[in-house]
Amino acid sequence: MTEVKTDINSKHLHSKTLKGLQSEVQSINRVALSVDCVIFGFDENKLKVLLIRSDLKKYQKKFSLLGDLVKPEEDLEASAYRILKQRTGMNDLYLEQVHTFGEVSRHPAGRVVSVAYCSLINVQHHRLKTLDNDLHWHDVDSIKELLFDHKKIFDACYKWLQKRVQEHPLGFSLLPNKFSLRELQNLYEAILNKKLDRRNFRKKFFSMNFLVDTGEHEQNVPHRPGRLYKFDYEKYEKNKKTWSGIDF
Amino acid sequence: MTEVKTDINSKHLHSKTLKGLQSEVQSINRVALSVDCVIFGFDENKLKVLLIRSDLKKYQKKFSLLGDLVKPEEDLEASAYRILKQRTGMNDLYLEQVHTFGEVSRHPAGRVVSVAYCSLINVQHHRLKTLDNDLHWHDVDSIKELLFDHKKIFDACYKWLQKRVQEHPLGFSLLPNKFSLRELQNLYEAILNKKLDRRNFRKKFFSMNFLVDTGEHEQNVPHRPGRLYKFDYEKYEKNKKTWSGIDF
DNA sequence: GCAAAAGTGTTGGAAATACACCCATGT
DNA sequence: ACATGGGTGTATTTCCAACACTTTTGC
Repeated sequence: MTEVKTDINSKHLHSKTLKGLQSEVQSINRVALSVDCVIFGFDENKLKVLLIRSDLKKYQKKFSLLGDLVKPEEDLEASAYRILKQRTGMNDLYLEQVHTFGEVSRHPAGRVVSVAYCSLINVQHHRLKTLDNDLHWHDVDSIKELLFDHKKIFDACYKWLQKRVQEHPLGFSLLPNKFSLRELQNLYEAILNKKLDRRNFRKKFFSMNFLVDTGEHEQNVPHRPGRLYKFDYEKYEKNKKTWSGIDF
Repeated sequence: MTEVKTDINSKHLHSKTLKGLQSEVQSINRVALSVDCVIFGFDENKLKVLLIRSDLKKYQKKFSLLGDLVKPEEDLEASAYRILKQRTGMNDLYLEQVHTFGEVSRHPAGRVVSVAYCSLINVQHHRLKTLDNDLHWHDVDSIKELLFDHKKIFDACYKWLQKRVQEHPLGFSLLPNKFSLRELQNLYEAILNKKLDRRNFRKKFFSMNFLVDTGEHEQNVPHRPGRLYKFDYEKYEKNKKTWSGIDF
């Protein structure tokens, strides 16, 4: 049995007068808050991540994630969408919050707490002016070192993606609207970084019943063209199972 | 193909001079950052959450999560541990970050972005002076309304717990060191809010091979006493499977 | 001896895995 | 014709779900 020692002098955030709270909120008790986006793409059968070369002289050799400070009057998520829009010109990206990184010393310019968002982008719909603004796609397995703690943030998002893609159909956001099953399998193999059995993979996805056969086929492939499918989100929502099981 | 429009005037967080960045980080571009903890306990076969009655006059009828502002020189996670320590007197709690809530209007005192942490506590090891400081355990299914957006935060953490407890052995943090399988099952039933088959439940946990029979039995129960087990984290680490499967 | 929960096995169905052959197309 | 990947089926195994009776203890 542990003795409970409540620090009498410490007042609780929600246990003060509103006025007192306001002054605290407006006081020095504040930090800079940023959003960093890990933007994944899929191209040439490789999983890619979008990085920018830092302009900071001191760090000029390093690449960094796309981020910016959250504006005082801006919802957190809006901030993430703004960054995506600025960098990709697209509004309708898949975006999800992953984790917040708040070590005191993570940023050399002072206390900056960063909320990491993961985004998935269809590189076909989006041709970056990569040369214009020092944006580049990098193979995920080539990422060795990034600015500040961005490698840690990237790692967290990559792990998150690997897990999430197995329990929720995110992957389609990385593919063209119409895709062959081979492309879909290549995508999963690239994300999970392992080979999958083709027949079992097909069985699995067909049994989930949200792939719609467009009737079209691949073009200009040096082999038998595969059928092209679309992902039907409505069908997914209807059929999705409420998973439950203990699985350590 | 979407046209990429990069806002030329918007500079990237990591694409400025260090000096410029520093002034921005120290400027008005800052927000108050808080941590709110959702502390779960398990008692009398019910899943409980620890809440405090708000002292704010205006909100006096409402309960709230335990939270506080993050101090400028304090790591984010340290902040969460500090709150737990203050409220429970305990250091060795299970604690994990869940989500960050950053809507502009979520807090009436101004812009406060809150990072939600979920914590699991063994109520046997910790007898709160509940009357002293307006702390109370509440049945999770009795939570209707909380201060500000705390209900939303609570819901997110509860869902997180339901999911997480099925893929990682967190549950043991809520139980005494020695527990019967009945207690363990009651815990899972309380968290998942559904009945489980006793024989399959036992089979499942025994097959995972991290329960150690202490040789002891329950005391003072009005029926045949059950065996008491301990959770062996080492064994878990050794035997845990690297789960992989596509499961939508 | 009765109430209450502990403890234990088997079976059928579903899902995952492993595996090999023919087909359609471009060159 | 051949190289390349598309497309398909089956047998095996593993995992999950459903289900009922005997045992031990306190009262």
